[in-house]
Amino acid sequence: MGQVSDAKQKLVQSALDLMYSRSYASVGVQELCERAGVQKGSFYHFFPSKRDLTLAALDRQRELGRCTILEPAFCPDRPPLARIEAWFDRLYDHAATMKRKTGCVPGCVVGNLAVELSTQDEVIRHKVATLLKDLTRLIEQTVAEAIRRKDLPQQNAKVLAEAIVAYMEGVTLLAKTHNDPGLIKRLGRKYVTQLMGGHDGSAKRLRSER
Amino acid sequence: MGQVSDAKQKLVQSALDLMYSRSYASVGVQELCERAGVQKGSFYHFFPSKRDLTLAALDRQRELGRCTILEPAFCPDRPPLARIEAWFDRLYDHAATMKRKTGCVPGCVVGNLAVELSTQDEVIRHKVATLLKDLTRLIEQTVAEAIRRKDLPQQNAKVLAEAIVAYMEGVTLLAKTHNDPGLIKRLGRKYVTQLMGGHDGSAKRLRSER
DNA sequence: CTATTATTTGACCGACCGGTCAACTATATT
DNA sequence: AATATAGTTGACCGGTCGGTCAAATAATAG
Repeated sequence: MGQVSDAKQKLVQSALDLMYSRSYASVGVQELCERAGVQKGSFYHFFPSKRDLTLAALDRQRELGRCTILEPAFCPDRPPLARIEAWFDRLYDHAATMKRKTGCVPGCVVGNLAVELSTQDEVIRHKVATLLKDLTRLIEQTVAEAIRRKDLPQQNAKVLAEAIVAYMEGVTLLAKTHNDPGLIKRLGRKYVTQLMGGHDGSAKRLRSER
Repeated sequence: MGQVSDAKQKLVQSALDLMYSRSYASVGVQELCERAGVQKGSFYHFFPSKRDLTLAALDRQRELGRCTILEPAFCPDRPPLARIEAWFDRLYDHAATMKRKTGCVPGCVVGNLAVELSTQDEVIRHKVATLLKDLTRLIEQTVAEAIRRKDLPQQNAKVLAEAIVAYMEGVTLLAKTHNDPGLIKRLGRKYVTQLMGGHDGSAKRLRSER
């Protein structure tokens, strides 16, 4: 009973779009409402605060990231190291697309909010940390599989996974700073392999992937 | 002639402190003035805008970073690879100190502003990009020296230097996100060596450094 | 048709935003 | 002592901030 509405989803999507292309603080509740085609009162009917909308937007981003980046790249019929390289390839494609569409490389939604809010909002910091931990677990499993297959030397998969996530966030940050998607291409594939202590992946890919 | 004043430096230092521990947008001109013990009119006597104060704060940060982190770590009587490890050690010390003093790991001043403002303020983005390029050049020289000494395999020093800077920014971002300086210790030394394609540094350090 | 519930509306709140300005004070030069 | 200059003061500007609220409206259940 009562009316039904898609205002909630529209607000979440607006928040994701606007905060991704600018920042948390630079997007006001009013602008959020305008973009969603919703009145302010409706905003506060669905969300107790701007922070809570942001948390919902982070949930939405997890879905989106899984569908558009992670699942295609980490498809199990690719060998594990190729998955990680495919992941960086997707990140490059995404950055290049955003630059073409908006003129800017927006970086990583999660990393952006982490940097802007970690020292100011413990709830958002915790959520962001959790998302990054989930990602780290995925990388860890992939790396562990590569070690089992002896594609990588024996080592601590968990710490290596953290290092890979750190590297990915750092590369993304630099690409944003220089507004240059090409940086991801230049730094992605090659050095992530080196980071893992692997040999150059290209020769290996020739026999095991192609 | 006329009065003399240290208000300018006090404003720069306040900006550095406040924006570093929170964010650009969360610090208002009013708060900046209060912390510096200065009236608003004086602010705009010295700086045409908040953005210009931020640019001055970035210049100040370059000095500070050079004195407290870079020069001690990149001291030329250390072998080149040890310099890079010493750099990460200093970054860990700094993060741990900040956490003890403020309760938060604040990340990297330059990286923070890069993430928050790159898509919004082209002038600040350009300044930040320049600072990171200067840092990359320092790393490049160090890496090139290591390659000459055959401490590292032959490779493109410039791209490797970019990868190292990216990795450092990523590690710093993760440490901030998890509010855990230990992450820098865990990920710093070991994986930066691996990133460079070097052997484990500890044995080498035993003969060439100690 | 009525009651119930979900949603929408838009005016309103005090606080703060970045920035302006004209008057005033302190110092140094002549 | 007169003048020029550098710095200081604090009130003031229009606009936006996140958030509140009471009343109106729309849809469903009985």
